Formats: sequence, structure tokens, C-alpha cells
Amino acid sequence: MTSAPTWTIAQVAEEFDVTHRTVRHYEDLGLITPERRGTQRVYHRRDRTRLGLILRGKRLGFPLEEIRTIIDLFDAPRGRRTQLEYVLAQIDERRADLDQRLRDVQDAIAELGEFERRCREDLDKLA
Amino acid sequence: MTSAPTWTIAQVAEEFDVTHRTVRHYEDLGLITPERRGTQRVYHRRDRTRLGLILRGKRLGFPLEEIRTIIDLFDAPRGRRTQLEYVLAQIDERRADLDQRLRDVQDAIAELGEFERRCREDLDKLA
DNA sequence: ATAGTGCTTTACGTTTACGTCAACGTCAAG
DNA sequence: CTTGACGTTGACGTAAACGTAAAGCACTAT
Repeated sequence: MTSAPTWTIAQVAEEFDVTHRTVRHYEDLGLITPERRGTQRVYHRRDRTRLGLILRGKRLGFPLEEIRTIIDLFDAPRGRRTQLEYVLAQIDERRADLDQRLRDVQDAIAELGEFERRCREDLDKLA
Repeated sequence: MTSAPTWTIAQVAEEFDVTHRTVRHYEDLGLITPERRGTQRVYHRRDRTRLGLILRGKRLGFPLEEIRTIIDLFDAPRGRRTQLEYVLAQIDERRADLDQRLRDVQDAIAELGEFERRCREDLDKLA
């Protein structure tokens, strides 16, 4: 039988191209909660998944505190109807935010394309 | 004849929902350069356009210094061939960055949708 | 004349997101 | 058994992006 794979802090830091300090900082803020084997941290698949979500959230410009509420949402208890409805409401809020980001990116890409077109026109005129 | 419209710092701050301090901070960093009429700042359409670009860049998580290089690109001299080719190269770099952001947002939205589907399933089972 | 409104600069304070030592524990290899 | 290699916890430092007084100018309204 193959037991669940684990990683050291050096390995996850290497894999996600961040420093040990960064990984521990995320733990301080409660974004990841690695197992402890004695004094050492042991990272599981779940921690790596979360790290991926954290870094993507960062690329999208979300503050770490907000990222925490978002990824905690995925692990939130959903047993009772009220809990599920709360989670669904949160999802709607998040989606509104992401939709705005999507429009922003698309607009920026479109403007960049338009700008490139004008530059190429100028370049052609110089030919 | 209608002369070009101008705005005070209070008006642009109000319009873009930021503080005076923020607007002046962007000026300190060289992101906008309003006219001076005596000691007072006078904002033109160009300044408002740039403010819009700045805030969108911020929503996308770009640091202000990087935003400056981006919007300066739009006003960069493009007379000589070498200049145009430099600008076009910069555009490609920016686009690569934005494409990454686009993928990030799309992935995040997709995951959120999938998560919502599972929540609704759970909700149905409770019915 | 003075009070009020709006703008100005100067300058120190704050929050976020880590960087950077310092000092110490632990375990396998020589 | 001591020397690395790797890990740990503080604790202070720093850069970015403003917040927040403090103090003063300019014009208008009473």
C-alpha cells in the first residue's frame, strides 16, 4: 500500500517558487495549517492545493486576508440548510468580484491590441 | 466656442471614488501630471483617462510603478523605427502578463461554478 | 475685517506582505 | 562527537500605498 505523500517546507517552497518565510507567513495568517511531526512541518496535498489558490489569488490582486475567507469557504461546513445558503450567497459575492476582474482583463487586452495595431500602422508608413 | 473642460482635485477624486491623498500620491509617483494654475491643480481629460487606467491596473493587482511604465508606454514617442519596435516588444510582454491574469480569472470562475454546483446538489438532497 | 470653504505642502503614522538576521534544535555522515 | 544540512521561533527591518493630522494660502461671503 502506498501511504499519502508528504512534503517538507523546502520542497513546497521550491515547487511554488516562494521562500520558506512566505510559506510560514501564510501559516501565521491561517491560510495553511501543515501537520506537525515533532517540531517540523509536514505538508500534505491539501496544503499544496491551498498554496496554489493563495498564489493565484495574489496574482489577481486579492489581499491575503480576503484570500483566507475565500479558500476557507471551500472547507466550510455545509451540513445545514442555513449554512449552505450562506455559502451560496458568499459564492455570488465572489463571482461578482471575479466578473469585474474578467472585464478588466478583457478590456486591457483589447486596448493593448488596438494600440499594437496603431503601432504597426505607423511602422508600415515608415517602410 | 467651448474650451476644453477641466476638473478640480475634489471632482476627480469624487468621480473615481478615491481620496485627494490618493490622487496626489499618484502624482508624486509620476503617474499623472495635472496642470498648475497658480498653486492649484487643474485636471484635464488626459488625467482622467490615466486615472482610469491606474485604477484598473490596481484592480488587476499591478504595482503602481509597473502601472506607470505601462501607461507611459501609450504616450511614448514612436517616431523612429527603433522606438516603435521597442514599444511593440513591450506590448508583447504586457500581453503575456495579461494572458496569465485572464487564465487565472477564468480558472477561478470555473472552480467557483463547480463549487456552486456541488453546493446546490447538497441543498437538493436536503429537500 | 473676519469667518468659512477649498486647496496646498510637510511630515509622521499605518497596514500589508514579506525580508533578514540571530540564536537555537535535530539528525545523519564523517 | 562535532560538523553540516535543514529546520525552528522570535524579532526587527522594509517597501508599497496610502491615512492622518498640522499649518498655511486664496478667495468668497457675510
